Amino acid sequence: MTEERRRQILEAAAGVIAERGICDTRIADIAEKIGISPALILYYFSSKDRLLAEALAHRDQQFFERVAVHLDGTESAVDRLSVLIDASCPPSESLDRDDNEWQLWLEMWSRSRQDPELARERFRMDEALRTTIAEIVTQGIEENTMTCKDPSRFAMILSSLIDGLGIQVLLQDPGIDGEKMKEICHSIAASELSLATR
Amino acid sequence: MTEERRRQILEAAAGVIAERGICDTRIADIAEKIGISPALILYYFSSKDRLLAEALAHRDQQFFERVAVHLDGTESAVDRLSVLIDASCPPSESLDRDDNEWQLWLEMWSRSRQDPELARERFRMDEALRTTIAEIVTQGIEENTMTCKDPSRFAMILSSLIDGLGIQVLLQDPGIDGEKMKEICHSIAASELSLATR
DNA sequence: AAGTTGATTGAACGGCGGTTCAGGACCGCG
DNA sequence: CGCGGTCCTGAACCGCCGTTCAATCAACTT
Repeated sequence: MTEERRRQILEAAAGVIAERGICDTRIADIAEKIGISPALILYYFSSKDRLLAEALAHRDQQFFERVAVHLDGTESAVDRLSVLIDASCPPSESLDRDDNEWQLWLEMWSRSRQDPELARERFRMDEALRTTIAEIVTQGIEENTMTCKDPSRFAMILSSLIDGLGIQVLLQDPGIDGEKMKEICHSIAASELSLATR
Repeated sequence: MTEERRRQILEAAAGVIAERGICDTRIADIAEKIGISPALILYYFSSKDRLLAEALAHRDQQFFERVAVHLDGTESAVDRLSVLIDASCPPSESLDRDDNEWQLWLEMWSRSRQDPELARERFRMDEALRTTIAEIVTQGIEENTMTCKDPSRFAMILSSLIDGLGIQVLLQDPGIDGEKMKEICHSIAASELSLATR
């Protein structure tokens, strides 16, 4: 099935990007990873650039769906926020795995200045996450479990904190790891939203 | 003078990286920017990779020296922290200027995974900034103008917040700009360190 | 069996760009 | 003036890699 092969190529491309970075990603690498000829990749994607852009977007999409699944099974605003934070922090085991989205995000950030299409995709995803956070906080205010003057401002703070800490974790800063990152995010959320500390 | 020419090349290289990104940076571009032959660049630097790594480190160094200068003229811990925050946030006018360090940091983050030398340099600079923050907080505790259980933890939070917000500002997220970024950083610092709001 | 269509490949093309090299220009010095 | 050293260049080399293309294969019609 042709759609399945496209997906397979996108996965392989995302993997190679995560391992080598966009600059050093060659079509031949992607092809080799799934045991096909480089020419076949150009049969499914019009150019290398398009493929890479689609691969990044694809991983973004997967991340967002994963978060959505976790959120669907959770009711209270406090728990939903907690789940969202945990899902956003890179677990220590995944750092060198090629399905770790964080590697791709670094690439996306540095590429999106030259590639308007990537810039749009990045903004779309970022905004989606912030909107989700803001909605959770709004829900929490209604439930009287959170206080916040400006949910969208809090969303900006939390998502940026996640980005910044995630960089340190991914780049293996000895001062922080996935667990400590979660703990920091929870504690900032607690103090900014006046949550009761468990 | 040969040292001056090296500096000139490093500046030009940093500029081109900021404009085009590392992937699209060609030796010919750097050469053209200062009106010399591409071969001359290889006369001063052993290879393209080395040059780019040195260029990134060079800009990092400049940033840190700039911060140090600002700090030198400031006495109280509260003011020093304020100065450090302001110096770290990208001013709106500088976003597209090729002397804006933020562009280079995005590149540095994505490259340092493949280049151990870059990784070391990145860590060195990051740690230096965090140490500076922690020292300021320790000073503030002694001056009785700040309270903080764990200065190095606060340093991690603030520097990560700066990184995360800086990304949004640089990539021109409509929800935030340099001024708002400063305001957020100041307010988080104030609440985490129990500063009196001015 | 012959024909049609889609998937796949090996091989070749072509350009780009880092690197090399042989030499030229300029300068100070004996 | 000639010599050596430093700075600099144009041109050529060379390998890499995205892309193209003609040909093959497999599967499914008719």
